[in-house]
Amino acid sequence: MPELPDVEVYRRYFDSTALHQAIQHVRVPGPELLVDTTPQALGRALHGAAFRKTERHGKYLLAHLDSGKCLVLHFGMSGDLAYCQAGNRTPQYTQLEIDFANNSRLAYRCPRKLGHIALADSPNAWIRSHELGPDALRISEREFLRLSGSGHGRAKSWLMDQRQIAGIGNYYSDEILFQCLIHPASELAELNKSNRERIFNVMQRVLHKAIDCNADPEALPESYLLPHRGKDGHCPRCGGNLEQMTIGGRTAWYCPGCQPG
DNA sequence: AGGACGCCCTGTTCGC
DNA sequence: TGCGAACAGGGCGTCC
Repeated sequence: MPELPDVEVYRRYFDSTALHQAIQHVRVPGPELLVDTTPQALGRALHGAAFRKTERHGKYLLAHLDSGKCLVLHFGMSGDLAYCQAGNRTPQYTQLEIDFANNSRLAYRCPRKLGHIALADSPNAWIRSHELGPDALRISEREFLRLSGSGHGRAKSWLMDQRQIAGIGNYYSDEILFQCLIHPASELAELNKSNRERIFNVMQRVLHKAIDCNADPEALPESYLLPHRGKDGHCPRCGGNLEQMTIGGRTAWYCPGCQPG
């Protein structure tokens, strides 16, 4: 589920559970998720250290160790975090388990194994090496207008391109374009400045609202698209049937009446 | 150069 | 009801 709002919720969860505790042991049941590191190297980097603070860039969670390095977590299409008190069983699909001195544990779960675990020298080093654009919640309106003004491709694809702006995925791109009344297949180059200003403002509002709702689409207001997204879904604005189409290899849902092409 | 596509993996849902 | 097929909120490499 992990788009920006989900990862922000995970980040806050990480902060409330896993900071400032001595790491006693690291287990890597899913070594195939490691990027440019090994279970041994990860163990060496984490053992005896503690997490000092976290940041999020787009869909990546970066946890600073007191050694200066960062643990990087990406959740693919299905990952999450679970903090387990001493005595509780480690949950299913755990790919990385970090044991703390008080016997509690942080489990990174990723059933579909499409996520990544890495070590980075710094957030900036990671962002650079992955060519990530600015975070969708920290980009200024001015910068957004500049980037989108020279972008190409279809509006949905552009919003989902992590090299342009980082954090928007398939679900929230649908929501943003729905609230902007812009068809997901619109060519970005054909959107004028006021369209793009609208996208910026709606993007901020939607992402903040989603975080407030714990990144649970069903908890979003009735007037949002996401609670209705899917087969047999109806537009909360006009009541018409929602339609789907494939854009950039992903399923876009939209209202043909409210988002004319 | 940029966009479309296949693929990675596995749990869940769909449709015959 | 039961089965295989298709699909799922991501990202990368390859191909045109």
